[in-house]
Amino acid sequence: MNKRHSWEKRIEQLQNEKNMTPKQAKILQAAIELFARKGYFNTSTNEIAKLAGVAEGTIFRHYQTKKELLEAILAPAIMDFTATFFVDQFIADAIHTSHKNMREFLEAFTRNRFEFARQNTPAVRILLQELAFHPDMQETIKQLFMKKIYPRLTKVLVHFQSQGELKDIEMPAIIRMMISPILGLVINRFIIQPHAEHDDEKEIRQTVDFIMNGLGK
Amino acid sequence: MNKRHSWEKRIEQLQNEKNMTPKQAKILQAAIELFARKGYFNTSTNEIAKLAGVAEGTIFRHYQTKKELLEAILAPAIMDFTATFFVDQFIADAIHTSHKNMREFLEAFTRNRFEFARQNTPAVRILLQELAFHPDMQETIKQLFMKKIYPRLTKVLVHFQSQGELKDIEMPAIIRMMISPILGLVINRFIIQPHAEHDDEKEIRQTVDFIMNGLGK
Amino acid sequence: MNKRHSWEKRIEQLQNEKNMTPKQAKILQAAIELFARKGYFNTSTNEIAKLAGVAEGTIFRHYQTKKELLEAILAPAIMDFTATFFVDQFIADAIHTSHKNMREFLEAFTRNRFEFARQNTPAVRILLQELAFHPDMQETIKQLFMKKIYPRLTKVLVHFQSQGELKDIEMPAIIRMMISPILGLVINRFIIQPHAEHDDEKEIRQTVDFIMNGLGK
Amino acid sequence: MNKRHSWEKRIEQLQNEKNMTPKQAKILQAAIELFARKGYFNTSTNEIAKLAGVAEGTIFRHYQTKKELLEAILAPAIMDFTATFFVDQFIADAIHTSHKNMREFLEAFTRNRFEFARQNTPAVRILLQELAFHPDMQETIKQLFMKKIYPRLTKVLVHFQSQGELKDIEMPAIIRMMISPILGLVINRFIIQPHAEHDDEKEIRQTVDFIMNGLGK
DNA sequence: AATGAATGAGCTTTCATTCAT
DNA sequence: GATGAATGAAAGCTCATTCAT
Repeated sequence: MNKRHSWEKRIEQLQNEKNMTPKQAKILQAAIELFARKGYFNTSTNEIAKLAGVAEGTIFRHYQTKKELLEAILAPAIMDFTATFFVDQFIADAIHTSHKNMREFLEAFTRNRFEFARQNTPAVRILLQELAFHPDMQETIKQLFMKKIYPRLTKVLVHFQSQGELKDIEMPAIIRMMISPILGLVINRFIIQPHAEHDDEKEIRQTVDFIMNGLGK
Repeated sequence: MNKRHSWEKRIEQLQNEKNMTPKQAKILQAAIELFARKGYFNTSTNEIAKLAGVAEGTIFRHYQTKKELLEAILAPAIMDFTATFFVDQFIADAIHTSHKNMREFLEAFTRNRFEFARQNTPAVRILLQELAFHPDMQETIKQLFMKKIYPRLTKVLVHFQSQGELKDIEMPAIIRMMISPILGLVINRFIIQPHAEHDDEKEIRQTVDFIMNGLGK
Repeated sequence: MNKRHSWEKRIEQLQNEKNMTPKQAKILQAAIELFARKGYFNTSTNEIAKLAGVAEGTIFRHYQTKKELLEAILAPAIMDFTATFFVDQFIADAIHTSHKNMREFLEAFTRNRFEFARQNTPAVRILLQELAFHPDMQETIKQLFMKKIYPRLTKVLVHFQSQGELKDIEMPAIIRMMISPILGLVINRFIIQPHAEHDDEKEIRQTVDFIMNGLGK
Repeated sequence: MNKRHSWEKRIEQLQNEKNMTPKQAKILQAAIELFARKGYFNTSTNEIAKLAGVAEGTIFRHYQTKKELLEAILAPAIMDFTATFFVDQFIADAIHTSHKNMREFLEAFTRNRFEFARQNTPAVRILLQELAFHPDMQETIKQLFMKKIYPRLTKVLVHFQSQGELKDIEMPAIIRMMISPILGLVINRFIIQPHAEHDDEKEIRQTVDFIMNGLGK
């Protein structure tokens, strides 16, 4: 409980970026905690207000609706997640330099997503939980994936196929099989068993090995 | 839309087993459809009554609470899921006969889970969606997994390790890496893209190959 | 207070026509009283529920929204008002028989509107008060007037102009000058000074004389 | 839209009289516009602040309550309206000189009220709309009418009765029948159809003729 | 004088559940 | 068994008003 999670730093950053009032920060923090713990529909604005130590009306001064509060929590995480695919070194390098092979790329990718999940655990949890119930969010995510992530990933993976490092299977299948174990790793680590002992290094290596053996030539 | 899904047969079975009245069956069917489409919290008993063509009071004659209605939907699916691990041929055979190897077991397992998902799509969808919000259900599932499924699975997999067919990694990691791609396959097929074209045979084979290459020696 | 107003009978009729539950009738009655006394926006559904002796939720079982409750009160009055222009004797007679002159028509018209106001006092009051704030209602009334009432009235008045009984002024001006004193009479009688002593017969006669002298040739 | 209404000059006057700050003037202007358009209860102080371009708190620095803001809008109009009956030439003349007859008085009176409505359209609109809902304002207006306007008007009209220019009917009936068409003219001109084409001269003359014929001997 | 964040009472509306018929 | 009117607690949200800056 008192252990300081790395995502708590992340939330502080968030608060500083947009210069919020202390009360607004409290509201955001309370909402994140409650949404993550009990879900969006199961959390009342009254509860959020109480946990944040503000009047209920204060919530609605800063966020017009409860839904907007949810979006204020998820939007930055989603944007961060997407941004990675543009600026991060590992993508650019994979294509433009030749000294990186498939394994190095996969490891960088896995570590990167792993750290993202560590730093955004509550948002990731909320996103996973709520995605099913908010068709507008589904559409947003779908668009994001199809337009930003899928093409970039494909570009890299096709490159490795041409290098003979990756099996000649249809891209959707490759991506699904590559992502599944990474998601399995991350979700188990941060969502299902966040309090269990984990040898992160070892688990990451095992997962990368598994995918490499499964998909490599 | 009018295509008869295989899980509709499943519901009929359910009615016969417990000899329900037609009204009760209608209620169950309506609840399954709405819970799957909009989630438990987003579905009102009023809506269920309307879709089922019964009075709202009738629902509470058969199910004491709304939660009980949810459980009445999920319980059979969960029991069926578990039952498989006891009675199904593939488990017993895997252990007691020697003519089956790791690949055959894995393929049988994958096909079995795949067909289960096909026949219980709405229940699976509801279970995945709601699990996060109902701690009591989480506990039930956890117990079930730890006491019934995990030990049986371990027994089989240890056997294959002893046969030299399976890498010598810790069991939790093996199970996670084995299950992740199967879940990825099934969720993509029945939840995320249920209406897309799928070559099920091919995708199952690819997935089994992937796991075999990844985990086999 | 204990004097039985004729509009109270009117409300009972209303309740019997659509067969309401007793509670619904109570709600309607309470809403009419409060809307008439304090206005729509100034009356809370909580107040209505209390005066009607029902739970607040009961209101919303019968009327989806507060606005719908307002419409349920006004719609019958508006329809009655319009209906008069189709079925009432005075219109048909004025045109089709020759024994009625302008004065007789005007007197019939005035008495008819006077009695309507007497029997629908609360609804008329509410309509006058709220019309300004509900653009949708404004549009409804405007349409009603332009399509149903104005043409009929014009037909009759043109007839009297051709008979030389009515000044040759533009129709809109005639209608405005004819209606103004009738409205003045009715509003003063039932809205502004409902509790003052009134010699209705005399006031109606004076008003008719006034209009006849003002508009007649 | 951009045409400069005569009541806008009136508002400027208002500002100079009471030497307001520019902010206060903006608030008043915004409140007048919104109250006239949407009604008092339908307009929030937040909206007023936004339209006025001030902080919400600023409104309450100048006006203790929202109600006080309404009164600040209506009071000057009401006072102006009443003042007319004291200082205006047409009243004094009508009584003290003999060269003015009933028709001249009525025409002066009608034109005077017509111009008042033109110059105070928004305030008149607000007054008409809100009068029904504010018993205190009703009382004020009633007192004003009974003590200031009614006696003066009676004095003049009795004078014309004694001159044989006006029918011998009870004063309340005369006043009602005289005022109704003037109100009808004014309300139609400035409230109901402010954007329609109007031949003001003609309509005023028609109305005066109508009343003269109706009430004159 | 001016701000605008904060308040909390009160609003309309929803909904699982009860119960007389 | 079945009904559906009725309930009342709780939900999301609004808004006039206050107050520290």
